[in-house]
Amino acid sequence: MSVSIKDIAKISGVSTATVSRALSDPTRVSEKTRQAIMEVVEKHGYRVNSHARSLRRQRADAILALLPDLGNPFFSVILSGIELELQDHGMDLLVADSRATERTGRSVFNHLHASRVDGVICLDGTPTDAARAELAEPDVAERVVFACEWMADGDFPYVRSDNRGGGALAVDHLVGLGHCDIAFLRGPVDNILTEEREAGVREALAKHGLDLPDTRVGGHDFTLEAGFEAAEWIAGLSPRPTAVICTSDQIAIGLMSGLRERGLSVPDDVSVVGFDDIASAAYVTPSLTTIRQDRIGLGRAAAQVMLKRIGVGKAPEACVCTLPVSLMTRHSTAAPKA
Amino acid sequence: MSVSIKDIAKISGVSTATVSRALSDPTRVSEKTRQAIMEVVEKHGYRVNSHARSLRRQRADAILALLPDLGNPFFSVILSGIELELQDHGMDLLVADSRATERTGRSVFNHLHASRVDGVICLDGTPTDAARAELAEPDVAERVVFACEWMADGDFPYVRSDNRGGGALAVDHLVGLGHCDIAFLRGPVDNILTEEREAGVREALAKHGLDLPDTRVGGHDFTLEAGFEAAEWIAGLSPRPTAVICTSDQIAIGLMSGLRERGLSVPDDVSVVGFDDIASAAYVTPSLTTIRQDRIGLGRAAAQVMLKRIGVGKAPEACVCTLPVSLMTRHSTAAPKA
DNA sequence: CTGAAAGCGCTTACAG
DNA sequence: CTGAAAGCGCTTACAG
Repeated sequence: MSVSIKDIAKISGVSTATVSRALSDPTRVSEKTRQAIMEVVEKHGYRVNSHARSLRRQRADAILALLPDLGNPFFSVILSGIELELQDHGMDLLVADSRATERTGRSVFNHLHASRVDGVICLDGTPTDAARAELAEPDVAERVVFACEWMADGDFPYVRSDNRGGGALAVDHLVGLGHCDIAFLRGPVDNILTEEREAGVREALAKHGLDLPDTRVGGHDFTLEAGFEAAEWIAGLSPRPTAVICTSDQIAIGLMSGLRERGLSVPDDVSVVGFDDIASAAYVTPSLTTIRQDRIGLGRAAAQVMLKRIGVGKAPEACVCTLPVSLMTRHSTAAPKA
Repeated sequence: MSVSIKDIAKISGVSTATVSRALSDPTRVSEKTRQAIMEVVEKHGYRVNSHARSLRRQRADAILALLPDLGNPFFSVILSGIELELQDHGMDLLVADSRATERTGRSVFNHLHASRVDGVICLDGTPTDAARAELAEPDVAERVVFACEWMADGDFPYVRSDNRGGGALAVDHLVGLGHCDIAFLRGPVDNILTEEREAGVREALAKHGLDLPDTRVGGHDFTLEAGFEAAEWIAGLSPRPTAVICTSDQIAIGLMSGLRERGLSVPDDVSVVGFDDIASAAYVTPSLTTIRQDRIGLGRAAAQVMLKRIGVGKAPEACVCTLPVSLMTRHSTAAPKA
C-alpha cells in the first residue's frame, strides 16, 4: 500500500541504510546521494513508519498527559503549553483521563509499560492506591513528572505554581483594603493545592496578627456548583465575614452568583478573591480579583522538565520548578463597609 | 531491560506464538496452557509492546483529535467524550493543535502518514490550503471524520449539532417574548457554524415575517473579547435592538459585561441569547439563556463514527450524525420594555 | 561514504 | 492445540 524505505532505496539505487541516514543524519551521506534520495522521497511522499522506528530505536517520541478530568476547562491551556513545547522537539502528545481510565480497570501507566510513550506528565495529585503502587516501581518513577498537583509524600520532579505565595498575595491584598474577618473556601479534601493555598493564607494572616478559625473555613470542591452552594453558608454566618478567598475561580464565580441570589452585593457586602485567572474571570460581574497562574508556562515547563528527565535535548539539570503567581486586582474586592 | 514475549515463552515452556494467542485470542489455546501463561505474565508484569504489535498488525489503535485551538476550553468536554468512547474500544487518543502545527511547517496529517494513528477526528472546519490538498488524497480522506465544524465543500463523514435548528430556537424564543428587533453576533469570517446559525436565524425570522438587515449583524470572533467589543456597537445603535443572538456563550458573556459597563441592563434593556451552554453560562449574572449543545455526545458520536469508518466494532452504517440542540431558558432574556 | 545483515518484539498463515 | 518461521519497516554497529 504505502511506500516504504525499501521502495525508496530501490528507486534511488542505494541501500535502505543510506536512505535511513539521508533522512536522520544527512551529514553522513554525500550531498549528491542525499539530494537524489530526497527527490525520490518527496515525489513519492514517503514518511518514516513511526512504529518501525520506535521499535528499533526503543523510543516512542511521545508523552502522555494524565489529567484528573479531561472535561475540566482549567487544563486546556496547560495542555496547549505542553503541546507547544513537545512540538518543538518533534514529540507527540497523548492524553488520558485518570479517573476514566481507572473505571476501565486498566492501569493509568499502561502506556508506559507498553512503551507507547516515553514519559507521563501527571496532573493528578491524588492517584489511586493501585497507581501509587506503580509509581513506586523504579522504571515507572523515573519517567514521571508531576505538574500543577503532586503527591505530598512523593519525591518526583515537578512543576507547580507558588500556591503558598498566592494565598499570601490574596491575604495581603484584602488586609491592605482593611479586611480582618476573612473566610476561606477549600477545594476537594486531600487536594494538595487547597492545602498549600490555605497554608499560605494562614501564614500571611498570622503575619498581620490575624487567624483563620475553623468556623471560617468551608468548601469541598473546585467547581462552580460548590461555590454556589457555599454562598448559603457564607450568607448565613453571623457576623458575616467581609471577604472570602476561594481556591479556584470557578468557586469564586459560583459563590458570587449565589451571594447575589441572596441579595448580597459583591464587593459591597462581601469581597471575593479567586485563584487561577481563567479567561472569564475578567468578564464576569463584577470582574474577579484573582491570583493568576501562568498556565501556558506551567505546561511548557512541565514538558521541558519531562524532556530533560528522559534525556531529550539539554543535559539534565534542575528538575523542579516553581512558577510565580501574581495578583490581578479587579472589581470583586473593595474596602469593607464601615 | 523490560520483559518480552520471548521471555514469557521460555519461562512458560511454550512458543511465542502460543503466548501471543493466549493474550489475544484465549479460545485458541487450551485452558491449562492459558492459565499457566497468564500466571507467568502476571508475575513478571509483561505487557505487549505497542510498537511491535502495531507494526505487525498494521494498525496503530490510536486516533488523533485535531483542534483549531487546544487552549480553548470549549473543546475540553468534547475531548473527554471522544476519550470515553475510544477507551471502551482500547484505542488511544492523541491530540494536536492544527494552528500550532502549521506554524512548525509540518503537515497536520503527518501522524496519519507515519501510521501513528488510524484516523483523525478533525474539529477544524477551516484547514489551510496545504491541509485541504492532503484531504483530497484518498488515503487521507478515508481516515478523516469532521466533528462540530466541517468544510462546506467537502464530503466527509461528520458529527455536528443542529446549528440551524439552534438559530431557529433562539429566534422563536425571543419572538415569543415579543421581540421584533433582533441583532446577531457572528463568529469568525468563513466559519461554518456562524453561517449555519445565521441561516437558521434568518429562516425563523422570515417565518415570523421579520428579517435581519445588515445593520443588525456584527461580530468577528467567538471570544469574550469580541463580545465585549461588540457591546459598544450595540449600545450605539439607534434605535437599539431589544435582543441579541450570539453565536457563542463566550461572546454573550463578553457582551453582557460590556453592556453593563455602558449602563445597560440585561435583560431589561437588551435580552441576550448565547450558544453552547458552557458550564459557566448558568452562573454568570444574569444567568445566560442559551442553546445547549451536547458536547459529550458530540465527542462520543465522533469517536463512534471514526471507529466505524476504520472498521473497528460494528459494521459501517450511517456515517453522518446531527445531534439535536435545546433551548435553556434562563435570566438573560425577558419581554422587551414597552 | 556506503552496504549487508542483524534485530527491535510482535503476529499469523502454514503445517502438523 | 501448538510450533517453526517469515516478515511488519525501520536503524545501526560492523566492514570495507
